[in-house]
Amino acid sequence: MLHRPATSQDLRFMKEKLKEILDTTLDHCMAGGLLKETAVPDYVIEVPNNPDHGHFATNLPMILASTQKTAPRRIAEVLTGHLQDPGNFFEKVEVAGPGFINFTIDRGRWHSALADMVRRAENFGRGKPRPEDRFNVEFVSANPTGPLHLGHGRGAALGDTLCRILAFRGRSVTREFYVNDAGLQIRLLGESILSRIRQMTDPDAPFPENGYHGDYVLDLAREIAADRAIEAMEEEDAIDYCARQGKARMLKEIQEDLERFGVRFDVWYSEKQLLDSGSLDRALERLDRAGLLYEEGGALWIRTSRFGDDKDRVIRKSDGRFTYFASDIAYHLDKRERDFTRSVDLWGADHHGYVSRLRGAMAAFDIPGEWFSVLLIQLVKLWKRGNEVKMSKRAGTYVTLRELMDEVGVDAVRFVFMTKSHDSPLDFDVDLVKKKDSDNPVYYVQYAHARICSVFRKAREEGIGLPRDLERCAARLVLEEEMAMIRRMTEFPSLLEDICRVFEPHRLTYYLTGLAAAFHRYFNLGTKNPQHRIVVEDRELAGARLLLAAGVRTVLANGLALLGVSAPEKM
RNA sequence: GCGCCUGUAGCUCAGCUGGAUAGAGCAGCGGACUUCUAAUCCGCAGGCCGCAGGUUCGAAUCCUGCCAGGCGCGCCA
Repeated sequence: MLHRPATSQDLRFMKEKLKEILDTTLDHCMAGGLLKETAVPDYVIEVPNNPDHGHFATNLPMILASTQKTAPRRIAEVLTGHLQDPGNFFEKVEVAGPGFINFTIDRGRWHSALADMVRRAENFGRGKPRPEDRFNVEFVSANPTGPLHLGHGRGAALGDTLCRILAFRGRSVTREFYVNDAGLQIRLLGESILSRIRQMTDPDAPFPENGYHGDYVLDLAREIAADRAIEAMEEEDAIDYCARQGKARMLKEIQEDLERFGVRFDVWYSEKQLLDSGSLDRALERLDRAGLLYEEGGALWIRTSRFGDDKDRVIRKSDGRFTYFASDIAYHLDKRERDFTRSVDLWGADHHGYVSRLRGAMAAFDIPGEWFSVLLIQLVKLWKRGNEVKMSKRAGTYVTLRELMDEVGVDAVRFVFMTKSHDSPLDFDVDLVKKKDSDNPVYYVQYAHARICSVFRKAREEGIGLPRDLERCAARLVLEEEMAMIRRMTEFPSLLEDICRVFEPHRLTYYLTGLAAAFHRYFNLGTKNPQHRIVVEDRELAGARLLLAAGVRTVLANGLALLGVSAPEKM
């Protein structure tokens, strides 16, 4: 019977195994008087950049040097001379450089790692369920007063991919969109629409100051006027009606766009409902009881400066209206009460001034700082025909997400948004991304996937497929290029786990590009030397290489799925 | 003035908890398709990692100070 390991044979497994051996060896050496009895410090096991340095390297001897009062290389020699490795985990162990130990793992371990990931298929990389980790991720949250633009697209791509990865790694995830449907902006939208309706019959009808100028307002005006005789209504009723209609229609459009973009929210959280539910009142009551509110100049203030904010903030203006900050406090308190263990907000970088005040408010409720994270997304700069296009609703140089999806396609847009760290400004060159040629980075990864599918079609024609005993079959893989690819693939699960920790989903894009590059290189070996082709005459070897290709295809497909990008079988 | 972010190849950017010769794409130059998809690959060229100190066996990475750019500092939303 084939032993089926309970844990995935991935990079983490290898590192843990290595750490176990090192710790045991260290104990052994100390007990035997070969090394002084000292505390075991934190040391690093890493994958070296240079392949000459083996599969793993540790700095343990250098870390030990000061307490042992011995030269690192000497310590390294003691450790390597007494390695506790009954299972023959290693193929080669070397002392190198200033005192590193480089480990080369037995090839068979990597072979079974490959077999393991192919068996896991679409579940390779998936984490154990951890329902105790409940994430609320709030993103996009665009005002329903206009269509989604490029910047929203970046937030949507980033937030959704982060959620996909968190969920894949076992966390419970709630995707949330906060709908600002209570403020003055909605009323202003209503006034803008009403004005446009009036202008249909009276071109001189006034347009509100700071109103919404976009063409979409005209469209809304036409639609709304077609349904109902707005002109016959009282002024206030008309504004109110236009506002409600406009908001509902815009929200519907936003939802459709996001759906098409591959983003589906679990909760559409209405600010209006939040206020109607009395959440704000309850929050204020709690703050008041804690002595954190005071009145000054007719306004109500909160003492956020006690909690690291620069100054206290107004929560209710002297005209009696609450500030946005007030509902933000109530909203985040509500998230906390809904019992999420982590809250992650994605905001545009232009809102970063609000982080410290909201953090201050959260602290006032004794909410630990780690509970609440804000990812600031830097702005998207738009380039067209070599010139920067300043985005402005007024000037009409406003590229919507919908236009972009029409022109470029969802795959390319999502991929490009994921090519930069969220805190790096993104230059989005429409002409470049529109190009359906090799300049477009998304095709590089997709092409690798399609190419592998093509190889499998070819193999099937030759009557070759994956053999039953994957482990034995894998043993035929010996080329350095093949082994390097397997090692790289085992990094996939821990990469995803790192992304969950630091919220940097762009790393996945780079990883996939690197893996695709390794495969393209490998594939091209076969154009020079037929011996190195995947579908070779030696059917056993062909089977082994198909297994490798299957592994690559699995990782690419799983990775692309997490990016919300399709993995085509033909291109 | 204060705060946050950024400064790495001509351009756009990666660089994981500090590690052993700093990477990719694009642009430039030169090569590889009668055989598994050339939307690919190979080679060449290109870098005081903004500057100066500090911590460390070891710094693009951590700390401090400066310089440059972006953004934010309302009883706006």
